[in-house]
Amino acid sequence: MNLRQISKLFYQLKLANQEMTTKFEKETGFSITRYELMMFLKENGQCSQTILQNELKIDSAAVTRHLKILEEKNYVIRERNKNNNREVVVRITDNAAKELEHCEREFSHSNKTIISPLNEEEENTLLSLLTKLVK
Amino acid sequence: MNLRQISKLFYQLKLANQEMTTKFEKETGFSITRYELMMFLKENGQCSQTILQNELKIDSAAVTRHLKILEEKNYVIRERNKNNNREVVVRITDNAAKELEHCEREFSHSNKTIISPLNEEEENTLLSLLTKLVK
DNA sequence: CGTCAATAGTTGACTAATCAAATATAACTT
DNA sequence: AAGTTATATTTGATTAGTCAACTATTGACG
Repeated sequence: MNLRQISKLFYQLKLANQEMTTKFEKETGFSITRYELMMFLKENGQCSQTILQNELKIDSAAVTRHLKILEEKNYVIRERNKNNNREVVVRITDNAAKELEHCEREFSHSNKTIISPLNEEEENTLLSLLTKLVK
Repeated sequence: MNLRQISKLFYQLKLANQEMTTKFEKETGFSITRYELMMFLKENGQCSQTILQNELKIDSAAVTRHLKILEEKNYVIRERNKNNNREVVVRITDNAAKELEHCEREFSHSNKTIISPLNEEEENTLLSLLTKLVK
């Protein structure tokens, strides 16, 4: 592929990302990043911000800001680690866990073609190509 | 796919987009959006901002701001349309056209696996899946 | 045991997008 | 010809990310 074709591919990637991100937030009420963050806490229990940063592959500043918002909405609780006061230990609230479960149930009954027009096989192909791309 | 799987897919899309966008700018010196914008002008000649907005599928406010920056760098020229003073007619400068061509030549000699580890077939599959996704 | 380096998180400045409101011009309607 | 509506662009506020500079705490070592 020449540069022009690469730029079209990457631009399409940008458009797809924008659209899917918006759709996801409209559908669930959570931004994709905050959804991933909370699901990680729900599935793996409490952890430090550094672990979240590595897991989500975003800047530590972004983590701080997301957590500030989630804390204000009572979706997470943050406490300094007694054994290492530099560290903040983050955990999800029951309230948030319930809301996430509600979201998943809702979605399982909804028409899935609204959020993605791809079939499962295509979605899997897409995921593996995207994964290879960032590797 | 359940919501959790969808969120992982979309999050991977976000990560891929961030990484490719950054790589593209490092490689070429142009942001992907401004590159697309200038290439459109180069390939299609002058046009109004509304046309650019539809072509790039971004907000008109974003178009205005990109053009302001490109104008300051002497990459585009903007003039009000004499026959319809609401409209701004935008065209690319010779200088910009030359720089874009230089970029393309550079890229054609470079190691393409740096910017994308996918082979051509995978790139084409990816493009068609992304296109279907935003359709 | 005191300094110096490393780690963890926060804050500020910047970018690129969105939406909504404002402005300017043109076109339509009576 | 005046008033209203539609079109084109701009500006301001907000969001989510980056990087760089700062603060606080811990650990290491001479």
